[in-house]
Amino acid sequence: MHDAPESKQPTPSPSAESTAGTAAQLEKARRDKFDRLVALGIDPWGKRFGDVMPIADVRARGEGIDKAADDGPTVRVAGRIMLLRSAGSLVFIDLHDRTGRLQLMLGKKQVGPEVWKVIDCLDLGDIVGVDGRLGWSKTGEMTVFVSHLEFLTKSLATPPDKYHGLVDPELRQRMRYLDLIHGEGVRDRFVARSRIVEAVRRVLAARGFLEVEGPTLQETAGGAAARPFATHHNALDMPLVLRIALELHLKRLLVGGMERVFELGRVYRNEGVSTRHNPEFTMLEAYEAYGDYGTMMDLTEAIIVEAAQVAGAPARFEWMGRPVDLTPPFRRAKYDDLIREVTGCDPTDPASVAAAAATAGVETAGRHPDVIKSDLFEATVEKTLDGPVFVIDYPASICPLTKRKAGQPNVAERFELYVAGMELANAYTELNDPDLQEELFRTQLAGMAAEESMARMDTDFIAALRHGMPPAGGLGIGIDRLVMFLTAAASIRDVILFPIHRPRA
RNA sequence: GCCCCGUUAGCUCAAUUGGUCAGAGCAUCUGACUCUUAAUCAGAGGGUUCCUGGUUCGAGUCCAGGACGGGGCACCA
Repeated sequence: MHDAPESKQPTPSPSAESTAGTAAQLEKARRDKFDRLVALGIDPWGKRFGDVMPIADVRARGEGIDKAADDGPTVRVAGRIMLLRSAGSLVFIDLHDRTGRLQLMLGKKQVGPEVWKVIDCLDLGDIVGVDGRLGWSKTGEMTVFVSHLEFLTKSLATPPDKYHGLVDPELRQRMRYLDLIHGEGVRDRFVARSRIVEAVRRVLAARGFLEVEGPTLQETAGGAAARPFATHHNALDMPLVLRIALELHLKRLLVGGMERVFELGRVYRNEGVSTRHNPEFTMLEAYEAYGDYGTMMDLTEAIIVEAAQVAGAPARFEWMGRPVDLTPPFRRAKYDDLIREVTGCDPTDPASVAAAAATAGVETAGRHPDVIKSDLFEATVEKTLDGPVFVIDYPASICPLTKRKAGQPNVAERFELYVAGMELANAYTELNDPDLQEELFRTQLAGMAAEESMARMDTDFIAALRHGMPPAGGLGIGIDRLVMFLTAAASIRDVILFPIHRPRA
């Protein structure tokens, strides 16, 4: 075969519906190449292409090859065409796979006229596989000198700017697949998320915890103070809500003798969207019989240290402009002590707390003293916590699922872990007294709306407690926030692959 | 829910006090090139300036309303 037909390619006439530029016209150029591939007897959607080597492995081999050598090993790689430079009858391609980037060189003489016709049909974004000799170009770039090319998939849509990629945050989130291809560090961050989740499971499994799955459709959304999403089951004709926490069903399993359980799953809260909140997010909850909030602190440290390691986060770094030191043990500070330090009031004296709250602009009229104290804490102390720091021993009345400290009925054995002013984990010694639990479910704190309280009656849960739940420690970690923290992400939308959006206009 | 900001070609961005300002780069098309590196060089085409209305001789630009997004606040133990 010679190349004569190429010179007979008709020049598009200017009179034909305007030649190029709009999205439709850009796609037409690609569809024309698609048709040419079909005419050459090639399937533009490709097929199985076996024995592909990851580019990272190929690069490692290439490092050992002499720059002047022309007898390097034959390798096979596949991936997406990210850059394409044509110098007449010599074409350079930057090929990307999940492990890295590698340059290909294709010469007209070297590949022969059959393959050359295919190369003429390549666009940015196409997916190809090649065989070739691994070596170095004259300018010192590691290169596969292609001897055979297998066309694997045509890209019909125009990719984003090859240098800037996708910048518009709306497009980046709605078209996450493009963001993953073109965004700086985007894929790395989601790989880190997977590694972190693996690490969490590994730490728990090593300690004998069983992973279980509770119901996401529930009659009563308990275990947290949040508004649920409501739905309906048609066949049973019953209202249902999506879970807002994992807690109450995992504790039923403690009653059932599953002494160490955890669940890593999605929960749903019908509330505002922000850089730290998405309506659906991933929660870890773990429960350990015969433990307490102290054992949960050890477990929390173990999980976070392991997760930081696999995420490649150093022990000391800065997040959101604040210093963080992950060297265990993490600092422990009592709730009341922090309030005293930061506000100067006497945390044991409701009048003193109320005065400090008023100064901080916190609403006090007609509200329970512990609710005022809690709001004061959030308004003043929270933002000062660089962390990581375990804030321990909370006011009992705002902790309806928590065991009270022995001899101190007003103090709950609870901690929250703060980093850079953000709550990362929450744990307590679990309340296992069914009578007290029932009473707390019935008690509504003054100044707290029913939907804001986590004290929501669950009679089936009370019935379970009556059969005896062993003393236990329980832990909850917001996985999305943990990933944000360990990958230095400023927004929760950066660590959720497909965050919520309004429908496009 | 409230406040501030943004939206211009497929992508990334310009456009002076309202006046040939509908512009560039990438991408696309045509041509040249067997060692390029965001390849380069020469040429060509590509627009509902988010939508609706208003002010004006004249609106990408000013005003009102709306859509979507970003940030902040509220909400979220």
